[in-house]
Amino acid sequence: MTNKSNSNNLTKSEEDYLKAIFQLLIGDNSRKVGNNQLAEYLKVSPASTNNMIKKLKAKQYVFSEKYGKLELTEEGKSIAVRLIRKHRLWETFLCNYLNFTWDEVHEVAEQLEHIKSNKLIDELDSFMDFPTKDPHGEMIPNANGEYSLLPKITLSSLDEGDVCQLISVNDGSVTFLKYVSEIGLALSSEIKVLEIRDFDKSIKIGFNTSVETVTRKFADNVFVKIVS
Amino acid sequence: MTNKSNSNNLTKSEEDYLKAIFQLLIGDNSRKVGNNQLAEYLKVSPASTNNMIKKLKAKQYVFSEKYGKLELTEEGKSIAVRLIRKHRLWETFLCNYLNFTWDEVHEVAEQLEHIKSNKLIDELDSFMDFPTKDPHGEMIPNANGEYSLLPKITLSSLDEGDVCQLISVNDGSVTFLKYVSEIGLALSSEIKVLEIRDFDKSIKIGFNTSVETVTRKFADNVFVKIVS
DNA sequence: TAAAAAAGTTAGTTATGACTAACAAATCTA
DNA sequence: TAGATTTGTTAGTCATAACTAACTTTTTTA
Repeated sequence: MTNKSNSNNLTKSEEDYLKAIFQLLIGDNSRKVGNNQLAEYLKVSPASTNNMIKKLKAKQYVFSEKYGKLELTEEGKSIAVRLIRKHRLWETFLCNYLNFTWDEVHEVAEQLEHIKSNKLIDELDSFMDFPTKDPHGEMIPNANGEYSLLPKITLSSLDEGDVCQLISVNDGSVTFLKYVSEIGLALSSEIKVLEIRDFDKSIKIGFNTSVETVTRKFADNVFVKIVS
Repeated sequence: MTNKSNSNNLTKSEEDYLKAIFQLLIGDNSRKVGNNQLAEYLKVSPASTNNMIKKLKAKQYVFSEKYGKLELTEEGKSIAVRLIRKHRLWETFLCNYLNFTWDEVHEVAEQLEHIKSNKLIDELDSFMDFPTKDPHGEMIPNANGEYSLLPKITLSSLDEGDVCQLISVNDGSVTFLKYVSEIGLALSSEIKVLEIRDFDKSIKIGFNTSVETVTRKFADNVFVKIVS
């Protein structure tokens, strides 16, 4: 392995940008990931992202043509994956050992993922016996940065009558996560699509002993595996 | 309790300065704690500390007269104590659960102490069953910021023939901590002062089955309780 | 007690990473 | 395809927190 000794001399901001670009790239492989999209995702101005992109290009973590789509170099990807690994391991620790609920972990993990210590994260991984999924059902990359991406099927893409199992949820919004818990959905829940209403695309679903109607927006943030 | 809702809108730097002032104040109650001393402790220029002191005065965490000694307000002290609590709880976690040695924990804890989440630190405290001493033997303030300071007696202040027990060590230097472990000293070790050499003030000590000669500087960083 | 040394302060500079305003290029759409 | 809209870029500003250099006040000591 010609693995560069992970310099890791990045600022918190540089790390945040690399992770954001990575998330946007895996989230939407088809469309171009551009400067304004990144700015909106990070809730900063396009001028700020443009500036940072320049810096990350100079450091060879990012490349793109002028006015073109953003891409990560191997080193850039590697840094992003390590951040995601740290984020998800911390989330797992908070949920499984420190009584956090799945809607509480994100904000704290955003801070913890920037702690610089390889030993810390690898020992934490070992302490928890090498978990492979975080509390939201997302995969956790291993110490070598390897990970497997299941294709993401949203609940909203199913047809009436389909039966599926809840695999993971988008962890971006606290109120969404609270809502998911409140109605009684959890990882592995078996969900049947009872009806899709043409009028507003809302979806009536059945699970356990409950029946709920959820919006299209809700269903876009729930990822499932089709059972039948 | 008219406890101000702990705003906690401090930057990492502001927190570092408050903690440093607190450490200098409890470390040396007698002498004045001044601007240059703080600068040296934090390894920044006196101009930098002077600047930051101004900001902390404006925020009412610090007070001092021009050219006078630095002091902390109650709120300033409270912030410093909470930082020390976080630092020491993390150190304890790293040592007791993640296989860190006592010379490895400081650097990582310096980062972890700035994570902002009351729930995180209180749950961590509870998870470890409310430890009262960190791996170096230092007290850990409780969730209300209460703590007890034992008078710090250094090994170097003892006389020939005295017997003492190792209570805590200064955690500032990695090489010092490694050295302490290497010669076989640990918390609670019973140490007998066998001889103090006039020439260079070096001290011959006996503990367990070992006899070692240590320098005055070494003995200044070892804190003990006198047994006889 | 007067000169030297130490300690503290001020002014001005730098880098990071935000911002707004103005402008340029690319893409959509009528 | 031309104009409108969206997207991307540039220039210039601000706050934070570091710095050096120069200067002032206080303390030490000869």
